Amino acid sequence: MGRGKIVIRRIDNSTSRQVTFSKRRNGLLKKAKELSILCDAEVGLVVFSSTGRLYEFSSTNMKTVIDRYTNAKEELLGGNATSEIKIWQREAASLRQQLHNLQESHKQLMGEELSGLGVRDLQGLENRLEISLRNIRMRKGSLIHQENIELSRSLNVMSQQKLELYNKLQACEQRGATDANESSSTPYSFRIIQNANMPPSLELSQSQQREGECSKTAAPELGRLHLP
Amino acid sequence: MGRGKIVIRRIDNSTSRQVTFSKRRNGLLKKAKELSILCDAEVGLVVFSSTGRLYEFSSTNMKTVIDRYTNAKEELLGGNATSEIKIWQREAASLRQQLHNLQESHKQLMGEELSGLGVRDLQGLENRLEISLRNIRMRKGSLIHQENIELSRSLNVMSQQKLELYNKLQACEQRGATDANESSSTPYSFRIIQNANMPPSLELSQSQQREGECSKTAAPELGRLHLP
DNA sequence: ACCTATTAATAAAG
DNA sequence: TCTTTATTAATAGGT
Repeated sequence: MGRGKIVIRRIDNSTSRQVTFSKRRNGLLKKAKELSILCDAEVGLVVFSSTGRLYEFSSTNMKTVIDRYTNAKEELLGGNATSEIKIWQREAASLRQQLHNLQESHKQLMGEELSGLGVRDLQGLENRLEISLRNIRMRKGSLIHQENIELSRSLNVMSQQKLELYNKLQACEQRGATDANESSSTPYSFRIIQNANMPPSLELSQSQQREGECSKTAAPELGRLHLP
Repeated sequence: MGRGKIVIRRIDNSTSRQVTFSKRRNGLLKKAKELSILCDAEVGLVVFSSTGRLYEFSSTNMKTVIDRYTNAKEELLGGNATSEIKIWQREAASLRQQLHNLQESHKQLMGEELSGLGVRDLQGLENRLEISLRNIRMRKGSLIHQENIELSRSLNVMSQQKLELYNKLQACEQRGATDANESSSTPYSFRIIQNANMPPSLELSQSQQREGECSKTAAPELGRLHLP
């Protein structure tokens, strides 16, 4: 079908081969397409040129065709890889399901999406949240208590250091001036030390185990103590 | 290239389609082979007939061709079996991570695993739970209210039916005995009707929008109303 | 399957 | 690479 007959063997002339490849490749792709349409067939065609370029046609999807091919030939092709993929797909599906369930439960705990729950369910939810709130308030209370203790310790140390500085200052002043005259703030530091030993915020330790209508007002006030 | 021109669309006549398939399939396979020989190309061709039969040609080896194809695609699309496994593994890992995060959050909402949270976190948690509790109690309240309304309607209907039965009984007794003696329970049903019109449980409708320290004791009592 | 008129593909050249 | 054109190859429709 050309100006002359040809024999089917490798074309030696590189240019000629390239040209023929281009023409026949297009013809082949076209005919593959026509076959799939005319006869309702599933066709997959892959062509690598001698230079390594890839050309392809598939009536549906190349992956589908290859899968069907490898399935049809229960040979030693991609069988184990396929099953491994399936294992991971199942794993992912399972995880997605768990995640979905937990998200639903989470929304309910957050008081959203309550439609669909009966009174009994709601009561259960309420009880769980109350227990949870109790725990959280206990934890918060003891945290604040702990912080108060540490703050008062620091305060104590500071007062001690201040007292020492004050004493040194006294000695220094006595050395500097022969005049033995007390000037300013002896009682100050003593008062601070007393406060640090038993700060008023420590009284929380008695009320920390309880929760109730008072905590909503009490907690933020105590909480402020740990911030500065 | 036949006795007449044809348009490329599915051949309706089944026999004709089958014949054409047979001819064109052979032609396609032949041309695929010629291309591979003439132009030194690597060709893979897979054809499934509409009846599911497989026909194939490959210049070297179909597995080789498919491997080369999937390798070539891997760099572009990542559709290779190996990389597909990796994609699923990543997907699973991501899901696992999300699940883990949500589980942690869930535990915190449930008041477990609170160590590691600061006072500020705890306060946020507490606030969210309080909002949640408020929603749940509102929802529960309106549910119970709804049920009470329906129950009282039923009660109302029942009382009506009972009253009618009682009246019929009266008429019957009067017909049966000439003696005009009232015997038993005239006031009974009247009392029940009064109760049914405005049952005491309907008083909940005023308190349903509020939540507070009273709901813990009030709710279960009202909740029991919907069970029988 | 085979036949053959007709169309489609394409080799060679520009 | 794209077009043209002469020629061969493929095949539609009938047997």
